[in-house]
Amino acid sequence: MNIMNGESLATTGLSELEREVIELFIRMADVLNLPRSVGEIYGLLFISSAPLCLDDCRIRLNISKGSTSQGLKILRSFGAIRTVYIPGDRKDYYLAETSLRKIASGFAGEQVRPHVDGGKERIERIRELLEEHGSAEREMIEDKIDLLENWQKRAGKILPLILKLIGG
Amino acid sequence: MNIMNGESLATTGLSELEREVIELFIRMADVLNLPRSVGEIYGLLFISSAPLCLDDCRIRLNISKGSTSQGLKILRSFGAIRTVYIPGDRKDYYLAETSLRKIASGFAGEQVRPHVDGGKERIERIRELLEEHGSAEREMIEDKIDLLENWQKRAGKILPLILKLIGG
DNA sequence: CATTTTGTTCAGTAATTAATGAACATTATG
DNA sequence: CATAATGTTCATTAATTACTGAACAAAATG
Repeated sequence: MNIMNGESLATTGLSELEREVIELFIRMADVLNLPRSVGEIYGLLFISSAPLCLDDCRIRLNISKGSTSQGLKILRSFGAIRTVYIPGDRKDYYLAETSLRKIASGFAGEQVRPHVDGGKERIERIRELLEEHGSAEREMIEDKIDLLENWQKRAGKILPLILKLIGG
Repeated sequence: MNIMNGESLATTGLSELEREVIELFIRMADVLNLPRSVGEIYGLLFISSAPLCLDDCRIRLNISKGSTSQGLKILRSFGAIRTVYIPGDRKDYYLAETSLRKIASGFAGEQVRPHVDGGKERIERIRELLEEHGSAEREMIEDKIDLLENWQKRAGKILPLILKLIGG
């Protein structure tokens, strides 16, 4: 186990290096609109040499069972972590996925694509509303909706390209 | 002005079409981690045929002066709106910028780049911490930090490419 | 089949984030 | 220069979001 180094109880068990790495991922989580705890868990798994189970994460990060369970679920949902089976142990163990391509495409599919698709539906709805509109402003509005649709389509096409750029 | 159509007072002044467009931008704001009111204001300006002033936005969206002022400030900060001077009027009027290239590059520069740069600094700090580390785990950790740095650098290079893809 | 281990769910609470509006600047107007 | 118009700031409040922990599966163990 870890050698204690005279730090406060709250951070016991995490080296300064670990804390720094975890904080990096907390910031990333923030940018990606994910809960802080998700960043913490991923960070811990990322820097860990061995796979960790739910209780390892919970104890070392000092967060609740519920948050840990939820966080692992989210990370699994877009493939940022992998489950490792350890023979003779009932617990699930986790390892951070380190292929940026895999993580990014999982994230795109689970957390981004739904929004893009939702936007598409909404634009269709807006087009319908446009039917019931006086012709004075109508043409001008139609141009704006065209523009919106254009953005929408570009977003849909660029997303896969970004993944290509990331992935190799 | 707008023809009233027997709706609740709270939404008076916004046609269903306007409300739908605004809601689209509220969702976008959410994805981009911007306050809802920022999405509302941009949406209103986007669909408006004429430039609007602070009070126009405030009244039509039924939000406070403070939020409106703040929202316009944020939108100006990354070039999502432009100021229009109307002769003989002391008020500032605003128009939505409709060049996706301009908005995206403004957003990247103001809201994304700082995070990427912050990450770079943190990785440097982590490298320093690595110096004071036992050699048992050290090599393994070093590999991970290399990986992190690699991600970091890729992010920095991909960002401009994305803007190229968007911009044309 | 009772008990233990492991993990999930979710109602309640805490923490965070955004919105409000009054006080304050700043500039124009008469 | 007093008053009005316009916009900003920021302490307070409201709304949202994340976290907690106890209750609840589900499955393994003895």
